[in-house]
Amino acid sequence: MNSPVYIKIANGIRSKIETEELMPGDNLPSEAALCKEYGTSRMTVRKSLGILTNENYIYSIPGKGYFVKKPEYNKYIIYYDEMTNLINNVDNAKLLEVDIINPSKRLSDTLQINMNKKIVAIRRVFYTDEIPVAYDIKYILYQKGMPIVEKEIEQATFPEMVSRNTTLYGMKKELMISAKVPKERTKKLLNLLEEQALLVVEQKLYDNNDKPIGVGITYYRGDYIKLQGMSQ
Amino acid sequence: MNSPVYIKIANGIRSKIETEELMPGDNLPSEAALCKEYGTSRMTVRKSLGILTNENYIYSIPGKGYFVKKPEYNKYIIYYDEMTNLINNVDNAKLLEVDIINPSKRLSDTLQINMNKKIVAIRRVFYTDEIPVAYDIKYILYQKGMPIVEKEIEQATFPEMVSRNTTLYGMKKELMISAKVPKERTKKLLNLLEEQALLVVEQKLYDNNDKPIGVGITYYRGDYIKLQGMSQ
DNA sequence: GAGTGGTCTAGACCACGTG
DNA sequence: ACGTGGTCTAGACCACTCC
Repeated sequence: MNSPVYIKIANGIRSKIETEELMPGDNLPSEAALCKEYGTSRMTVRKSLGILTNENYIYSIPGKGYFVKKPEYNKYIIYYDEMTNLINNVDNAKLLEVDIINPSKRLSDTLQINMNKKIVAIRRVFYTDEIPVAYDIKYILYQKGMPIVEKEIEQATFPEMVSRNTTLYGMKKELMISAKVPKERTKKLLNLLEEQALLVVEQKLYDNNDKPIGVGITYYRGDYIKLQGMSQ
Repeated sequence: MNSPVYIKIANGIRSKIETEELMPGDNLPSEAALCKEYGTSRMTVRKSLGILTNENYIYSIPGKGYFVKKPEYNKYIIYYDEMTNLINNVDNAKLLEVDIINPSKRLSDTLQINMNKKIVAIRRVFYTDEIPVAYDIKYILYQKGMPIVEKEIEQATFPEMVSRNTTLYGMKKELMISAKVPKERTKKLLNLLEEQALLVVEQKLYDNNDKPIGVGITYYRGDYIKLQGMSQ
């Protein structure tokens, strides 16, 4: 092991937490004590503690010390975009229509706008091996400079659609995942003959001032799409 | 603004990236240059750059410099446990049975074990306002000291079930989310009369050596449960 | 060899929490 | 008053990249 000192210190403390030698709520030795214990300087010890803080193992209270956190065992990361999925990637998209509409009451509430503002509605169908696997609708606040060029919209993900007007850095987003039985209209669009369940993914985008930019709903054939999440 | 210097530097660089004054792939000024620009020491500048690195705005290549990253606009955080959900929390759970079984071929493959190893199978039904809303199965590698006490299992989440034998810190987990039409057996268990879609959540747990500990599947009534993710 | 980031030291002053 | 963590300085040596 010729890893840096701060890695060794972090590993040492981490394994004490994992083996429950240190329990949640326990007070860690102070920075000064750790400096003595490991025979190193304060900045090095602080680097180690910073790592464990980022990894959610510990937290600090100024004036009091460092404490062991309870593990966060419910947290998952999920990488989602409309086209990329676990079982079958979408390999083609067809634009049904692009409309400029007046929002319904429900939509104007969701987007926190007046009902006389204009909304761009984009409807698409996604295909895998020429089989229609998803029906997709986006409602985006109309802004000048919006790309309403078909070619640009057809194959774009939701964040990409708004990237002309909003930076994608630090953009706030929400996902809602549910399951539904398709309505007749959706059944026809997706050529569904038998009974089928839909995986429904709703997306909501906000700009850096927390103002809603748009909402989208994608209805996936349940037998074609899985979403995947993982820890870390 | 009396925030620390390193916060000011981080904000300065961050907003240059957000306004596209600095574009993905661009080289940032060197640490030494930033020290001069902000009239501060190297450790302070490095603290700022460390923050932006953690926030995924930039990355560094030793010997070359810091560079602006492309934004990660597909990443979401989802907090999931079987009982806590967006629309209706599960307020009760009923244990159907706890079995010690021999795994099927498929299950032994998933858990990477011999078929003669023993598996604990736990079947539960979850309720909201006394309505059955989910059917839940867990398959856990049998280990000595496993809690097979009903009271302990009935209301526990999956990670909690295995916490006797494995630390919850840094435990690796996977989620798979899909939608299915219920089989007759599930329909009966959940008292489903009409056509209904199920939201299916599969969980897989690994110990700190990446060895599978167990798998679980939860079948939720689609009209009762939504999962929520956010960009954090 | 000059410039870059990565690691590390030995100090300093401050705000905060506990006696 | 003392111990705690939070911020900051002015150096140092190293490994790496590029010329």
